[in-house]
Amino acid sequence: MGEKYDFKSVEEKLLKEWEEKGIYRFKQGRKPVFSVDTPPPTVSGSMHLGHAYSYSHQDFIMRYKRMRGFNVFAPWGFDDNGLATERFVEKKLGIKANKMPRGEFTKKCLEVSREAEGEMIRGWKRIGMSVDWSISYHHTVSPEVIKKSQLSFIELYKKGRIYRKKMPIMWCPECGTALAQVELKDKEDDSELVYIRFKVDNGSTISIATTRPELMPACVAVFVHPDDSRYKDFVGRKASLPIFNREVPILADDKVDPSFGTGAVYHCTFGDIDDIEWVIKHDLPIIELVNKDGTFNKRAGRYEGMRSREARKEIVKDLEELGVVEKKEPVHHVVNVHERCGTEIEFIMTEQWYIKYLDLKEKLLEQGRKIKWHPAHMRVRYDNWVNGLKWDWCISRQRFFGVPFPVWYCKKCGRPIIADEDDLPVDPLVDKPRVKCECGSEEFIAEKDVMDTWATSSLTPMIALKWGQDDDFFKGMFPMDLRPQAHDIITFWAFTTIVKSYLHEKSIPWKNIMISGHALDPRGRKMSKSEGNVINPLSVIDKYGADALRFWVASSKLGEDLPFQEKDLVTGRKMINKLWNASRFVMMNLEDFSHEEYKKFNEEKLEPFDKWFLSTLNRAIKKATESFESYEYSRAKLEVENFFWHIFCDNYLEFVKSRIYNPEKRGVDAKRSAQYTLRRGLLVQLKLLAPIMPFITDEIFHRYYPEEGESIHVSEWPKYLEERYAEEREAGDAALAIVGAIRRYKSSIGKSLGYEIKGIIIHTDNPDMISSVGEDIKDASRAVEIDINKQPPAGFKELASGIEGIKLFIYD
RNA sequence: GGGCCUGUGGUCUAGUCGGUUAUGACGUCGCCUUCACACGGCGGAGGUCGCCAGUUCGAAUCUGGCCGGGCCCACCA
Repeated sequence: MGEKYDFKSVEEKLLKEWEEKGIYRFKQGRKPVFSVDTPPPTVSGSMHLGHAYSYSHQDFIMRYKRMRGFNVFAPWGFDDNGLATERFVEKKLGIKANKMPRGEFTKKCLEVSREAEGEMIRGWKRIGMSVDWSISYHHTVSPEVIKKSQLSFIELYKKGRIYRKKMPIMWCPECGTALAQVELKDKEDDSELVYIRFKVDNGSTISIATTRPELMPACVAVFVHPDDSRYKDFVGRKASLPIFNREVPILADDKVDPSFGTGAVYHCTFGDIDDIEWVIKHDLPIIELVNKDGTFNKRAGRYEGMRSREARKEIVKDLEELGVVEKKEPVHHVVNVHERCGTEIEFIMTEQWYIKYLDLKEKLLEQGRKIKWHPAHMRVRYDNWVNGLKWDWCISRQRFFGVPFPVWYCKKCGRPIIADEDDLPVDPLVDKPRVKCECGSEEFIAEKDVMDTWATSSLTPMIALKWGQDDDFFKGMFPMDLRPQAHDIITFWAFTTIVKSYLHEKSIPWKNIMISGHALDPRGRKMSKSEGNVINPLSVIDKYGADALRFWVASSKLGEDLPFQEKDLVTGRKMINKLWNASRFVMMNLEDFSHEEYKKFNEEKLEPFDKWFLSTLNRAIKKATESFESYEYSRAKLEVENFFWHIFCDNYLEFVKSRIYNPEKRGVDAKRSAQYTLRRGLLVQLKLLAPIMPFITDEIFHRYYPEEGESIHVSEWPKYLEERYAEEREAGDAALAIVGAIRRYKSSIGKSLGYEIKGIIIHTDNPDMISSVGEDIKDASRAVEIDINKQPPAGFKELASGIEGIKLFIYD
């Protein structure tokens, strides 16, 4: 019987209440502050389970820190910048960015993303993010953020860290934009390895193997390995290209793998990343072949206007007709594609803006070491990435929606004109420079590229702390305390943020970084829309409650992935139920024990068994605290869960029932001792669980502990006390073991736990210790009599006590 | 190919700076309708702690090798 816990109405009620009371409000000027660089989610419709997963991890820590007395600063933002949003908007409205004026498209993007953001925020609120929504910076494409991003550009430009250069760059012909190293994805593909014979000027021939015969118009050399005896006499000679009848040098380079194909490779600008290296190393000419739309230019001769795939088919046909194709082998290989659209990338020559950082690898590694990584091994990924950097950071994108460069070019001399810092934000397509060019010209061409998403996202700690806007605020808070994020974007977001902080402030952006894993589907696979295995967190919450979802989320070790299993949500729901019922039980029995009596209670008067309980609880406090301090929320959760269920409910509550129900047996003091312990013990457990399950714990707190404050979430975290009650600990452990043995006995003879035992006799070397909990053992095992070190009369059976030095006899 | 992580009863998982019968949950089986909770309690069955070798008095835990899974990075033209 009794009132049921209705998670739906309680959770909704509390969400309102927290907001109205401003429980999570950041209080300007109050110290100490714990600042969090909250990830701005990409605007893409709705919160997914992966979001619920990693943001809950962040919230566990924020709630813990708040209870530790910190003023938590965690402004929220949205990343509505870049291609992801463009695609989302194009799909949603059925429009194409390149088929309409930029201004109009931008307007649509802003409309759609604002709307989507509202919908998304509801998701984060519903899982119980303890965020002060009034201090969010909202979106990366907003005047304030554009201003800071442009300011960053100008400052780095002035520092000589930014340059514009024409270089071969990875290019997506589909999206029509330059790409950075991080935007690539591997795609497995079936293709053909074509062996083509070239004439050599020594009268012989040389064969090369290639998967990209269509790039022959851009061929500038043939390479062999310097030690390859087959080609000793070829190096330094010239090979003649079929069809194009052009001669190219045969050169040696030890990057050639003699065992692949024929051991000879033809080199084109630009087949892949390594080709660019060879161009520079061997001082070869650059032949531009591919246009920005992916078609071939006039260098391709009769293949002009075709794209790679088509040209490949045609050229192979033509080569076969000429009889220079020796053979074709099917190959299965991996190609680089653009991660957003899956299109194979090309390399083309374009002018782009770059941030120079290749010279800073050592410094960046050093910065990485100054940050505490949780878990520590995640730093290795950062190190590997920094060590593997090959290019400076290309920050320009030929897209439509994003942060514009604050740049114009002089129409006459081509010199770039950088906007004045006081005029920011600027849109060069709309605004004009206020000064003439040095050459005297007053005509300008606007830079119409926009910045790479990460050029802005990398500024989140600086944006959140009002960099370039409120110096005192910024200086007092930078670096931030924590960056929470998932492991997949260590090389994107964590890396670029560290870069920007270093370049601007010569500082780390945050002291700690906490890396979450991913939520996986029930079979341990990645969740993705295309697989159809996506789980909607809001429907999970609907069914089980936010607390249950968070309870599941808290069961993964930091940094590790977790398969979603519905049964785990059932476990969470059971936990909620158990908490509710145990709390009701506790409170039912505290009706004659007022808050005043509780306050006055002298702990010296505690029963030994209650001392045992509080001491065991004290250890749980210690473990939970240490776990949260090291961001290991799952250890904390496990510890408290096990303690609550098995120590508190299964044992402690059962042990004290008799004292409470039948005070005439052991006296009112023993009852008061139990009541004090129940009241205190439950409150401590609720607090330890509050960061994980904020709703149920606060609801119980409101109902039963109104004297303790406005909300459990702004109450004080339980203190760990010095170890004491060593003797009681031993006694309590023994009591549990003995009662366990008797329960086992009752179970083995098919009796209920309420079955009466006539007598218990315990043999021990330490009778004082056992007798201190003798009455508790008697109560919990429903025994009529208990004796210590008495010779067991006939009819007594010996049970295994499970404890060394203790013999147990019973009679029933 | 390089790096990191990981491999524990049917499933998920704790434990991994070595030490008595390897943790808990779900499932399963038996018992218990005990006055907080049957979304409960007690108990049982179920594990060669991926495989092999080594170090050690003793290894799930340390070392080496192998096999499997995941992620990140690089990549054969």
